[in-house]
Amino acid sequence: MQDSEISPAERRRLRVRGAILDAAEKVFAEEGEAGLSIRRIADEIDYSPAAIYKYFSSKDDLVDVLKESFFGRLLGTVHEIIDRREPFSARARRCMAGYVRIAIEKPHHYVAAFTGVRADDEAPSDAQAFDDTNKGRAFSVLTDMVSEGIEGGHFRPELDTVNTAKSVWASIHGLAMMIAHLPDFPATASMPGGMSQAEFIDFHADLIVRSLEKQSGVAA
Amino acid sequence: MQDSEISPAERRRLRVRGAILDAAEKVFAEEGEAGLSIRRIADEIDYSPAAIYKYFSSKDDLVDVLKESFFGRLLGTVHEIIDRREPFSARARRCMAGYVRIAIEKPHHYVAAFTGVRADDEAPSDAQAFDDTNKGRAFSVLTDMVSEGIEGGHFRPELDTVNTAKSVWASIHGLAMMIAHLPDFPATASMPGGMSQAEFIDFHADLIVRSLEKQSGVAA
Amino acid sequence: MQDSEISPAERRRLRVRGAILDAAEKVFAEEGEAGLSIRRIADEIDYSPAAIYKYFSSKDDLVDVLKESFFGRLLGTVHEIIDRREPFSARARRCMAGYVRIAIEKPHHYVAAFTGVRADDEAPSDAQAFDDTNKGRAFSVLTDMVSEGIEGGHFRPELDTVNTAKSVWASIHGLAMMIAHLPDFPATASMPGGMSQAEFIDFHADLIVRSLEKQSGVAA
Amino acid sequence: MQDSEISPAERRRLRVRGAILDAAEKVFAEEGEAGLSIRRIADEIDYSPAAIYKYFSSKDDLVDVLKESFFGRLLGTVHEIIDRREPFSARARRCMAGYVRIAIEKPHHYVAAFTGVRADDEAPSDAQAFDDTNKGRAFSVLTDMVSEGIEGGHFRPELDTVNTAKSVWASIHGLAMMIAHLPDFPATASMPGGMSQAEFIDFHADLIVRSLEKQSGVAA
DNA sequence: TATGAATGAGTCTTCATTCAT
DNA sequence: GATGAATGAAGACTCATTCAT
Repeated sequence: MQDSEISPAERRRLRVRGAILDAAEKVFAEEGEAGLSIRRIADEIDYSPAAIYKYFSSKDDLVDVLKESFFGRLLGTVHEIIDRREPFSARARRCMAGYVRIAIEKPHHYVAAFTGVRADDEAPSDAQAFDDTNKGRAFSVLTDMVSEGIEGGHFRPELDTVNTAKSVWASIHGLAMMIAHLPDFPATASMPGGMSQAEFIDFHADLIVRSLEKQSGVAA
Repeated sequence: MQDSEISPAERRRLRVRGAILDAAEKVFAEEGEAGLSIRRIADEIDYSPAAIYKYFSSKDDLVDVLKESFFGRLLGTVHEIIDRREPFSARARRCMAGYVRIAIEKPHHYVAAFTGVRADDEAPSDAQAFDDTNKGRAFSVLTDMVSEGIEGGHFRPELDTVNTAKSVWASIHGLAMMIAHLPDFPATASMPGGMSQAEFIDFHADLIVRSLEKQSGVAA
Repeated sequence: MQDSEISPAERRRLRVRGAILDAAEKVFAEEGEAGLSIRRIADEIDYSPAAIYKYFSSKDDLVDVLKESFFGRLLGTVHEIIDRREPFSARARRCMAGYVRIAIEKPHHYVAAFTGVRADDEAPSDAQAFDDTNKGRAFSVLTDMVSEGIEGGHFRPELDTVNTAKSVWASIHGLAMMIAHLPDFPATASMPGGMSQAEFIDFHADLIVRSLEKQSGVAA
Repeated sequence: MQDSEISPAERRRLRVRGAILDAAEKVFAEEGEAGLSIRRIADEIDYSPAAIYKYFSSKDDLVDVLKESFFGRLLGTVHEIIDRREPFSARARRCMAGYVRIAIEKPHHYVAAFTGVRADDEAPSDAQAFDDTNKGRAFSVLTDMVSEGIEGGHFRPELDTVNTAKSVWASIHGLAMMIAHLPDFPATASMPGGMSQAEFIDFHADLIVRSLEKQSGVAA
């Protein structure tokens, strides 16, 4: 474990790279896909657009890295929750809440990561390929959770794993989109008593899990 | 009162207009928001870009029409279902199924209609203004349904109307996005036993409604 | 002199042609060079743009005819005045007033006739060619008048004919331009006592002639 | 305080900027308002159209600068003359000559500055607003001169200040137009004895002033 | 005869990208 | 390593013009 494998020059390089990515993320978050231009990113860190090309081979490259890092965060967050091995019901809710939180904290980023910005990916054609994808990995977390829920008797036994996972995913995805594109949707302030962001997150996480649970009559 | 009130010329015009809209929809579906350009649309129907302007005064105009027609279809479908005044539980499921069907039949159109494409709308600032919007009208159907469900004792009484409606909306929205952007998601064929489109729709509609219902232990 | 040489069909054709020219003139007068488009002209007479091409081979053709007709009017007006053979002083002033009137009544047209709109003319290179030009003919009227004035002892003998004529022309030309492009220049209403259009015309005609006349101490 | 405060880079930038402006002026001169396009300007200096936008934010911006610089030159020249406070008669002639010289040296520029090119300005509605305009300032010089001439007994007392100034302006304007658009007008060489440019200028300046002066029988 | 349909060239403008310095 | 200069491709849009009907 030699730290000196990373030369100071390399360190600097990585620092700048990170700064560029942060700037890109900020711009993207603030202005959405349409506003994500090399110039805007460069302005954000007081660099010239040309400089960015020392760190990324193209805009597409930069965006790919951005997505990759986003998925890293998403998967990291979610796995950390899962690994705590709490009782299933709480774990499932916390896991959903993890997804939801990330989705609504960086809605543009979330949407971008799963969606276009680049018409990349070229849709991996077989299931195996999909599983090795970031999207696939993020999806696996959901299918695993659904499987476990069904097998453990928490979720309704007649549920189809894959489609159920899709539904869960769709709910989260939809929240992100909604928030990303409809800032004041029907204004939050209109809620009775108001709702903190944490409450908002838990509320939606709970709804998602509930749609899968056996009808116990005792819930929540 | 003859149908021939519409001259052949007019008919042709409408046909071309329709073709342009279809092309626009297709382009949007294939290439996303970023790829929706007049030139691409024109190429799609082997026209010159200039020709488009004989049918639409601007790109914005075209997009508006696209959205408007979509909302017409959506609201028409949904209201027709609601107006049948079936028992609540069935009605709620059928209504959800209506939304879901439209969402997955024309997922890109659905996403486009609710999303950017144009940074128009400028988010109507007050609630009243929002209600007079197409988005608002589509949302109202959901809030009304949630209200009725709660008041009728079908849905959990502690639910907050607006946020619950948001959640419902998000689920539908997310399905559309998922299908729109992840064509081969985990391929449908991989589902155990397979599932027809109708089953798929009902499955998701059911999940949505279930997340709101009282835990009766009797349902479905 | 057979009237029947002009068939009814031909007559109609000429009538429409005239209507198009009138429309073009109106459009040009109202909107200037920038606004003179085939579509605008066609709209003015409720025709389709395509129809115009039955009467004129191109926009340039139309504009040429427009200029031609303008020069016809200008030269007609001016010659009519000249031919009355009044005493020189009055005749010179009336002649100038004729130019000025036409210049300020249709300033855009005037400017267009002498100027661009089309980068045509290709500047006839020798003097003879110029004289056979409409511009040349209009200019000749001025040189003739200056010559006569000098020879008759009305204008200062040291004046150079051609350059003097240029100056006269420039004054008229400038008035047209000023009016064409500076609608409310320094607002007319600011004049002491106001000034009718006729007075305005005479005022300027008088100034022009005065600049050429011998200093008699008796003038006007 | 060194001249080298302007870096070589900056110098180059200014040089290119100047080249663009010169090109624009040339294009305008050769092809008139209608032909003044970014592409043409770029072609003139063998640049790509996009390059122009590194130096000017828009075509309007470029044109504004063109006008502004022209007015700077015009007003500078004229004020310098006026401030010398020579006896009125000489001063008036020299001032007119100043106008005329600028008008005929860069006739297209002159015409452009006072004319459309851009339908901007929106004709400032009241007199005060007009006075704060470049056009207004240039016009004020003339009204002031006319006023002084009348009050000082040099010009005919019955003259209306504003309209007289208009006439003067028109004469100058017309000269510029004439030269700008009729290159070979009646070729200068055809003048008896010929006339240098300086003589040409003085000749016209003299004509202008004479049209305003009292008929003294002594003048010139 | 008149027109609706369609187009190609051209308008201004933006943006990712390269390259010499 | 960073940048200013420059560009080519593309974007929305306009307009004179042709052609089949």
